Amino acid sequence: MTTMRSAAEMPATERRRRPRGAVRDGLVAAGLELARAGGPDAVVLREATRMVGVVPNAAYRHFADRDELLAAVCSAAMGELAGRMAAGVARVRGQYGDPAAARRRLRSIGTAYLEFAREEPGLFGTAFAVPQRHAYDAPDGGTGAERTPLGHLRAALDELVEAGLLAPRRREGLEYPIWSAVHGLAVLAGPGPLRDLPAATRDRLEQLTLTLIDESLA
Amino acid sequence: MTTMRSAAEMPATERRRRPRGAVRDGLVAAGLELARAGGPDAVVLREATRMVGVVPNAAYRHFADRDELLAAVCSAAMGELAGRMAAGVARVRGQYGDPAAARRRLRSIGTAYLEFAREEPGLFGTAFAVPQRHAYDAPDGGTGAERTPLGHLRAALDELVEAGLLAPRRREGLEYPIWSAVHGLAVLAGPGPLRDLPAATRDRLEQLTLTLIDESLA
DNA sequence: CGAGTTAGTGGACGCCGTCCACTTTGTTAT
DNA sequence: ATAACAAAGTGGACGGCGTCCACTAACTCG
Repeated sequence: MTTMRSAAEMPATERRRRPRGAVRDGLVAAGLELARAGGPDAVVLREATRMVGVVPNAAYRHFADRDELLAAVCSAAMGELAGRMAAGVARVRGQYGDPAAARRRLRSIGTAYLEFAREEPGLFGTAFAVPQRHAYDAPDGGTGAERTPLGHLRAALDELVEAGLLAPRRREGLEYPIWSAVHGLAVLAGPGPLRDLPAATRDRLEQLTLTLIDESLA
Repeated sequence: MTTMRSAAEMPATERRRRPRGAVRDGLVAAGLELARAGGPDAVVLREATRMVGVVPNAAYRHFADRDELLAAVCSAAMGELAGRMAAGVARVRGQYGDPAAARRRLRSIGTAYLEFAREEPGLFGTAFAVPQRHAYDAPDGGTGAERTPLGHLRAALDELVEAGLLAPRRREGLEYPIWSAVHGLAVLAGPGPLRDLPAATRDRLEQLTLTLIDESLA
């Protein structure tokens, strides 16, 4: 890395103001990289400002405090997770409503979730580390079919009902236990007490969990 | 609270050494209270030493660093969880091997787990926040029937096999998906995105999850 | 062009974890 | 008993963190 001059010692010309929102976006991007590498605790305000090339206090023009920055980073991390899920489900062939395809779509959602937790543990942990105060609005209260983990899961379950594989009676509230099972495994096998299970064992566990979910539909 | 004099300004007679292991135990106890009130991040070394009435550096006679203290606190928190589970299962009447009692015991384990997460969110979060480096040995590798969450769960499942309610074929590895489902719900509804669900809704969710687990035995 | 808003700077404060050198206390061998 | 030694605790410092306050430079708009 080239010697990073602090913003303070730049000549006045370079010390000028950045374009609209550039600093804010840069801080979130920097925070996201810090989160990727070290989880939510690694999102340290001063380091983010250093990466953007600005003095620590500049951050306070865009965020009330460190937690507000962290909340923005968490939201971005959650977005990455949702994107992975969308990509995973889009990769499944088969028309909407086709029973076999519907089941594969549900499974691919779980797979994407677990994969993300495995491959991006820092981001995964950050996505769920939203600070108490600044819970970003509309966690899931919106209209529907949103770009959120729960939204994707709901869509998949609705398709299963449509396909006749899941009785409407059973459908109600089923997203939560399913989400719980997948999320719990991701957490226990990630930073949790099951953290250093052999890779093969963990893979079998993931398959077992997904299969159990599949069986719970009947 | 009485005015807490710092250890430094105590007269020489009171500044004497504490009995064997008293400081260490005190630090863990203090850390446990901090964790109870604010989760793992609230376990701050200097504050713990203040509560014990000792200078910050004294902690380094007993722990290599803050993480080692935290690890001890995490272990204690996990012990409290295990204790709750033991108490819960002990409260269930019915002889070992009796089918109805066996099912009630499994459910009581899940109930105790969720109850602990709800009533002691700080300790629950701390129990699973063991720092990477100092993973306390033998997470579950011991002989069996240990005073650990997984140990209790395994015992309950074994009893279900004994009672003929769970086919041995299905028994293998089943503890992990079950643990995942309960743990996931505890996390999502605790500090997670489902954090401010109405209490009644969350209760129904807990029951739904436990019932689904019960049904998955067949 | 001049007033007002906005973005960024400079410097300080208190708290944190941690390091090093030092003193006091308790133990153990002579 | 006493001298030597290890263990426990103290004192003071350092750098990093989040945050506050006052100030200045830059853009905007009438």
